[in-house]
Amino acid sequence: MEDTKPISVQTLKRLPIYLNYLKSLKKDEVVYISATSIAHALGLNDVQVRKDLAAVSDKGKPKLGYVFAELIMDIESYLGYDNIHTSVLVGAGNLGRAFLCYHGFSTYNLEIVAAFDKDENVIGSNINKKQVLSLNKLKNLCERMKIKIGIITVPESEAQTVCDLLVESGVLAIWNFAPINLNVPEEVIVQNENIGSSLAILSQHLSEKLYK
Amino acid sequence: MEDTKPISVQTLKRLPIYLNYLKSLKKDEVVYISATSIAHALGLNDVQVRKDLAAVSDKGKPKLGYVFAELIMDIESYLGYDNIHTSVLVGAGNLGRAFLCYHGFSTYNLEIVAAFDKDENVIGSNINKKQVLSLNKLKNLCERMKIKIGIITVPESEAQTVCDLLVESGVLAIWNFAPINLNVPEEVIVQNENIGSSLAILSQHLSEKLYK
DNA sequence: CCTATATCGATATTATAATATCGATATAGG
DNA sequence: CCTATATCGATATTATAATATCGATATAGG
Repeated sequence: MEDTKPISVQTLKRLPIYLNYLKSLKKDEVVYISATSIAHALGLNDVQVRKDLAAVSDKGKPKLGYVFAELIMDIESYLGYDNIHTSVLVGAGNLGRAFLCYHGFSTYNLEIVAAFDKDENVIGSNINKKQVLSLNKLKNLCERMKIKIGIITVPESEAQTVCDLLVESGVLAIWNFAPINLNVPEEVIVQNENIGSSLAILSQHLSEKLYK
Repeated sequence: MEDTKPISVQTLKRLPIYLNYLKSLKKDEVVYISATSIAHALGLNDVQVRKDLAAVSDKGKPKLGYVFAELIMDIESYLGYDNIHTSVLVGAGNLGRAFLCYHGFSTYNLEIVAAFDKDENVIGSNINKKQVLSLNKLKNLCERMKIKIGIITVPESEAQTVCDLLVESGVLAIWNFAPINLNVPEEVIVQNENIGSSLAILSQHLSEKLYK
């Protein structure tokens, strides 16, 4: 299933959702699972699900669907859950703390190796058994451990500086929670998590419901 | 600017990003701002930005662009930042705590009125001056205060139960951070925040960079 | 063994979003 | 005052994603 055809971003976003749903089923009771039933459970179109699954597996059988355990493995393998992704987190404030304490990352085999901050008061402390280090140790650690993922949970005003530092340290993928557009070299990807965008959708819906 | 033509979800998501960028500029120095310059700053296509802005304002002038202060007001007004949105948060764990302590919500005029949890140890405590209440007080408070937005930061296993309770309490918009598909009546909107989807994009990019 | 049917995979169609093009216009600069 | 130009808004085109359709096939059930 190596990418003969490039996979769409939308499909990529849905794969973890399918995986999560599959894992929520009792594995003893299910042998075969069809795209149709997944679609029904998640409120999606069945052709959409089938097409998405075709990106990771070609083992679907007419009338039956996919072998449950096999499908899980194929999705996990496609998403790279086979190998651990190590990352660093910069900004040990409230949000950063929440991430350091969040157990759910293990599902995705994402490991936060260490946290960094510039506040002398938190440097040297541990949060959920993870060390908070001074920012000036970032580059050395990333290079030594070949860290490729950086999580930015600092305030907007510091985000670009932190971003530059991460890029300089060899990080290739940045997960950005600061509400700002980061400038990065072409080879680095930035995934922005924007609270405002989500709220806009919610609030638009609300005003439709309430004032119309 | 009332919605004569329906606005696309993608446009809606970008509006807060434009707004945030505009607010980051020094207002004394800018009188006019063009779609072209916004597009350039954010790495977007200028026609896209212009079309997005056309949804909230028709005051653009050829050669000049938009009056800076006016544009900000028009976006804010469109996004409903004029009136405060009150909400409740359910699940005072790590992520819930981070939200309760997050100051950024005020930008969007989102106010978390109170938090709810079922853990006796946190009920009655305060987090960032916000009370943590027992779940059985949820319905009464939501009805009394006409709360329409609910934020779910409980574990996956409890999310549907909490969701049902929120819906029963009159909530119309649910911001869901549990990695699960929530079943809701048609009139309720759910905005899912899925960590796995974002990670999938990052990790896909990484493997392209590293192994090809 | 035969038939009905659920589902697959492939292809065709439709819907949605992004981008390109172009005439109109407001002003800056000579 | 005149001309060049940046930008607007509208429309046309292209790209991307979602959905519909259809033949093939595996099995369940008679």
